[in-house]
Amino acid sequence: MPVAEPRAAKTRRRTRIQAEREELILEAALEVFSAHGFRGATIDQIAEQAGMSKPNLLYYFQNKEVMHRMLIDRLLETWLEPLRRLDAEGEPLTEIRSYIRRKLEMARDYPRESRLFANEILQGAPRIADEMEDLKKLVDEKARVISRWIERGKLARVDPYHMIFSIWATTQHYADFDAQVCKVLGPKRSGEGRFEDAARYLDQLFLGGLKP
Amino acid sequence: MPVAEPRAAKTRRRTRIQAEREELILEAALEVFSAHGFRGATIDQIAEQAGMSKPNLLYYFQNKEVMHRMLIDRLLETWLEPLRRLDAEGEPLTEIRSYIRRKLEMARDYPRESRLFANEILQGAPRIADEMEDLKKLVDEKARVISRWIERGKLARVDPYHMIFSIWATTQHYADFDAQVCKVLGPKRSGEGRFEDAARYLDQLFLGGLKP
DNA sequence: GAAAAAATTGACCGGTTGGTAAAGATTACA
DNA sequence: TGTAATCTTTACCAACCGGTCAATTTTTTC
Repeated sequence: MPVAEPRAAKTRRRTRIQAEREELILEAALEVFSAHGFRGATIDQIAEQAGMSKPNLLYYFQNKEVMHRMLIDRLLETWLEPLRRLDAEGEPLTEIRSYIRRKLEMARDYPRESRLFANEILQGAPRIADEMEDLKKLVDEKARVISRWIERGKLARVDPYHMIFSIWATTQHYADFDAQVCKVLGPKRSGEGRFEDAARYLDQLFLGGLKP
Repeated sequence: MPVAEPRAAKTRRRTRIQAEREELILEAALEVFSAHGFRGATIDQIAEQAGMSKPNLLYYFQNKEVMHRMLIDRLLETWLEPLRRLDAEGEPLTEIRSYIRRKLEMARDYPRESRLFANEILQGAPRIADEMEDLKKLVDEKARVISRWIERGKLARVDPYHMIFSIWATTQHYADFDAQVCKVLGPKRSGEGRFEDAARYLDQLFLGGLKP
């Protein structure tokens, strides 16, 4: 009888080792995928990063795509959280300011996740059509919130969609283009302080540009 | 006697066919590299896109890296032109506005070039250390120009480096994250009009955020 | 129009890559 | 403690990929 894939088993519950190893593998996969893209990453690399053999890794994940898909799904969950928290009842400029802060913190704390996502979008988002659907719904909803703020004169008359794009672009830039940012800032300024400088600048830019 | 590589020939001048074919290949290579990244692109794919056999392609370019390098070098030349044109003697807000416009036009007209570059930076810019050096010099120079504008009270007191990053991020976003932008805007708004909407929004954001 | 040079092709090669088969080692549980 | 389930490894394979070779066809040149 062939060895049963653990995740194919129906009701059999996950063992301790399964949970540990899967976590270990996903961590390694994130490291490799975010650095080389889906196509550029090899299973061997991921296995080595995880400290196990390739067949052993494939015992936990049927193939490369399953790993990648699982990472993207996880990522989007936490990635969109800051936008979900944008509160229609809050003070508009404060809400936007908090949103920018949170996004920038995520770029600082989870750059690999940001790059994983960027890699995927850059190549036309071929593997994540479904997830993009949810993303669109969320953005549509929050765009309406922003429109209402504008109607009430709490915000400059800007296009809510492009406003959201500009927040994504400016904050994720510090994760996705980190190599360029550090190179241009030079060794002296490319310590962790760059995120505080960025936060200060983005505050100025957006508060100045968006106030009614 | 082995067939001589045309570009290895010292004084022999390029034939008509050489010029045509090399152009054809670089165009195909841009298409494929920008869509799949360096590692994800295969010579076979590029050859097919260019409508020739793989050995034929390799008759013009020694290997994959040479093609890639040539594309990157060309790209950076035109890519940095808008920043070079930022004129210290001009009216600061007008200069910055023109810079944003030009960058946005480039994102619209040369999205593949933008994605090629983004792919490279995203993976840590391993193949373009030299080019990054030139980039840094140019940015340093222009950052000084911006600082002088600020000293003269022509611009809000912002960090010039982060200001440049934010312009790069917001404009290139429309090329690099095009798949996401179009998905979120939906079919109705994702025609070419999105660039005009973006230009309008970015004008508001930056003029509002940067005026003294 | 013939010889030389340039361009093109099919066949091929060694290394890599995603993934499998099957047997052995370890762990959980009765 | 025995044994069944789980986990791990070695050996392997077929497809792919970057690149070469040698022979053929096309173009240029005299």
